[in-house]
Amino acid sequence: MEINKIYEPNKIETKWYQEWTDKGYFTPEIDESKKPFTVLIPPPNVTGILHIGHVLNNTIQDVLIRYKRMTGVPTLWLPGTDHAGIATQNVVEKKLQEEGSNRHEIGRQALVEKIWEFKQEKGGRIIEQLKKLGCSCDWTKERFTMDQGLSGAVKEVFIHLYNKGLIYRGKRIINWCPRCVTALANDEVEHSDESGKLWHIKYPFADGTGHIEIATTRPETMLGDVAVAVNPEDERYKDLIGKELTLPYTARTIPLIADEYVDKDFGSGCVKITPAHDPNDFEVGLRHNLAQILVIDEHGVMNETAGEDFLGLDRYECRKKLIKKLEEDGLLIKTQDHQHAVGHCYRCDTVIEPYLSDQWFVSMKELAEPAIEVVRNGQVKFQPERWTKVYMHWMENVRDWCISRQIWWGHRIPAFYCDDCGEIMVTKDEVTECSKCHSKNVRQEEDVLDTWFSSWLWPFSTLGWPEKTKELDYFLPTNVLVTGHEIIYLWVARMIMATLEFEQKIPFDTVFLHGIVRDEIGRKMSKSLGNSPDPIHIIDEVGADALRFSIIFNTPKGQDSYYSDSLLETGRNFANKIWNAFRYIMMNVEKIEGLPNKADLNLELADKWIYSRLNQVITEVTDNYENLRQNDAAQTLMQFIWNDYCSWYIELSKDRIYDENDKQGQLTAKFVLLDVLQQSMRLLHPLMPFITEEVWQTVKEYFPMDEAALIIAKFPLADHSMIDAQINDNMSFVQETITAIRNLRKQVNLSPALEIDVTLNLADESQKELFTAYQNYFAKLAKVTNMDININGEKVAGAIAAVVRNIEIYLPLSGLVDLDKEREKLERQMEKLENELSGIERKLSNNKFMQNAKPEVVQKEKEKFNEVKGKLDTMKELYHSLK
RNA sequence: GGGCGUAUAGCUCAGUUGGGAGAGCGCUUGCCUUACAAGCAAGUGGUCGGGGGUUCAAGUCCCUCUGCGCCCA
Repeated sequence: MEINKIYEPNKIETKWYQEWTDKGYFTPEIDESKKPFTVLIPPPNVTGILHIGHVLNNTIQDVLIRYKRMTGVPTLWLPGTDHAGIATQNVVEKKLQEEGSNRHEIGRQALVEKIWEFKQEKGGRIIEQLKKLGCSCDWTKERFTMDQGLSGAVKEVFIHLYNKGLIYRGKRIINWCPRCVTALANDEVEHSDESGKLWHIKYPFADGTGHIEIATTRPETMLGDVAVAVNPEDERYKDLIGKELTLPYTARTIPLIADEYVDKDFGSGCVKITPAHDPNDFEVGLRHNLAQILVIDEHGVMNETAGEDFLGLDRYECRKKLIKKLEEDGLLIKTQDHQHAVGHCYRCDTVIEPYLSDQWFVSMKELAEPAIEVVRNGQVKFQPERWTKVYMHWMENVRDWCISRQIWWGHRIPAFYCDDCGEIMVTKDEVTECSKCHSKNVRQEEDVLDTWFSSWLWPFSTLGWPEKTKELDYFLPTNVLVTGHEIIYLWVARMIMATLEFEQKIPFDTVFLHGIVRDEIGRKMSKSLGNSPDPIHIIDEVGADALRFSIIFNTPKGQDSYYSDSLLETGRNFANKIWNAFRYIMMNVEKIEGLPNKADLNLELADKWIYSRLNQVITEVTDNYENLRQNDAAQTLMQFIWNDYCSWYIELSKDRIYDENDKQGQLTAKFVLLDVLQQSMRLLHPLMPFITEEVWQTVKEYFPMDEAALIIAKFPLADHSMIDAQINDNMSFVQETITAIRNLRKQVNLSPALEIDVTLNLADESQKELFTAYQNYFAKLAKVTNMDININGEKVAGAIAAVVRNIEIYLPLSGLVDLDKEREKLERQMEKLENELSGIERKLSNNKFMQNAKPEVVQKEKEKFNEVKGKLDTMKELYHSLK
């Protein structure tokens, strides 16, 4: 067998992904006798490209899916993409702009066609990238939020909720992005604290009797002021309420009104009221029946109402100009620095503008109630658990959801207006005639729906709803939703509401929220910072397995992950280690004819130990995979394969593998090497699917197994009868002793190749049996030619010594020993032991400890006392013998 | 302003009913030992953020202070 000396991930990865796809391993069979396991992919933007955050999100899902598939349940990972309304339209509009055109010039239909073209062209890219990462999604079921089925579901849902009175249209203050020229939902706005200014401005009374002082962070909105409000309890202004003020730079006068909303202690205690440009002012305006005057248009530019002086100015230009004018006119009293939260568009980071407009809303309270209940009663669980509170808090204070967007790419709202009688018709089909007045003068709503309005249906729309499909029946509720905590509100909560409303089922039983991937100094990955690596480039360099392993290994459950290129070395080096162990085994195993039956094996200490450890690891890793502690699984497996299997077991197997005189020993070593390797590959497969498949398939040629491929092979079940504490203890005794001898060698800088003799002073007969039987382990791993084994023997003069448990180890080196150094070392070790011992003594002489502590704890302390005391006594003797 | 979270080795983090402080990386030293220098071997490194309390016993439970992060208004 020719195994490549260098591990080349790319060839292997392409080959196996093709094989898995060809064999249809990603597609589950519906088997009514088995409960399936299903994961819904958080649909990425159809025209997006893979970033490192996707890598984390999808690797976690794939690990989970591959693990479950190997446990034998029908496993479905349902993939798809969303149409990302604003983001996608932005990209195409930008291209139009470069061509010197714009959407209004070419019109709605042409723009939508262009976006579809763009989607056809770039749409498959992220899916191809997920495949490179190794994602085992059932691609035969791939969906898109704007495909026919899902579009139908969206209409169906809209009509249902409208008829139920849960969708309504109204004039409200909403968050408006002047750059995207559309409304945004509350949770699409990101707040950040910024240092701004608080300008104090004079508003003169119309009757010339002086002025009052208002304070504002946004002077440009003063042109739309309709009142100034004070707190009714405020003694300073009580008598002035009802008086008229002259609003500077307008022809209008505005009243001084009283409203509870005003905070007496903020600024001057007077608040300018601009109902069309501030959500709080909007509420005040409603209470006082005030006009709503828009002075800023949808692009953030001052409109005609703002007055000739300001018409056409950008909102910030206008602010500058106003401040200058106020200053010149003596109306600016003072300017203060002021920290305040400013909302930004989550797509483009433009400062959002509160904006008065007609929008469609979903009334959320009624939908939220059952969704709160299923989390409260544990039907839906969040992991880590702390997110439950975040969810509850939001749901209990849920506000209506603004679902209309003033863009063209998306699901157009199925509402029709009659321009003659004003009737609104909400219906699936095209309307050409008013149902009330029979006018032909009808038109469809221009707005489209928020992309999340299609995503919130994902758990059932992807399975064929509203049709009653067998998939819907079988796979819903799904099981684990893996996503980032930044979309708990945007997506997770809404899916729970929608699925309960339309299918009377929970969408999934577990929500696993992972952190975000940051760069090495803790910044979020972003295009503008240029700190976002290209995962595909990484995969080309080191392989998908290395990337997957590295990122999982470094991401504790639910925590943020810190990415750096050096982090990749973990996975890359581990893959290389596996490859080389594999290569070594294959090189030797092929020379050995035959494979024994398990019953005929001649197992010795190392064999029993590696099986004992393997079964401990199976238990641990199973638990880790089940509880979404994938980083712990990665760590446990790396430790086992690298340290236990490679550094100890393989090393110890070498002598036996080469020993032609002991056929049975040779065959036993061959069997165990292959068996532990193939089981390890099963355990590691979810994390590193490609290299494990490659290794496993090759092992299979020498170690027959039933399954056709590792991806569908059985995940190992722990055999607890093979976990043997005595074997583990004997082995680690031998290991500790070997390490101590290596340490002695190192102390005097013996060359690694130099053969040595050692003397062991043991405490009892059973130890002698153990060390005598496994002298060859010392020969192999510590280059010990002769081992002089005594029980309670004499101290050896002119040697350096070490103590392991209750035995003494001597490396004779007459003349070469630096006695001072040796004494110093012993002093250090003795001091440590003395500290430890006095701690134990304190406990044992404490009556309260003896009375209150559990008997087994007391017993353990006593044993520890004897052990440490014995070791310390031995050291003291050694120390004195050096004098 | 309200809420949530977090503080353990130089860095990133484990530490699951309270009972002998761990991993990976880094660092030091020696090795091209026939699978692997992307490696092997031996080491170094911590008043578990400060203070107080409960307990025979606290990294772990409670209170408080400080720092940092996130969400919401």
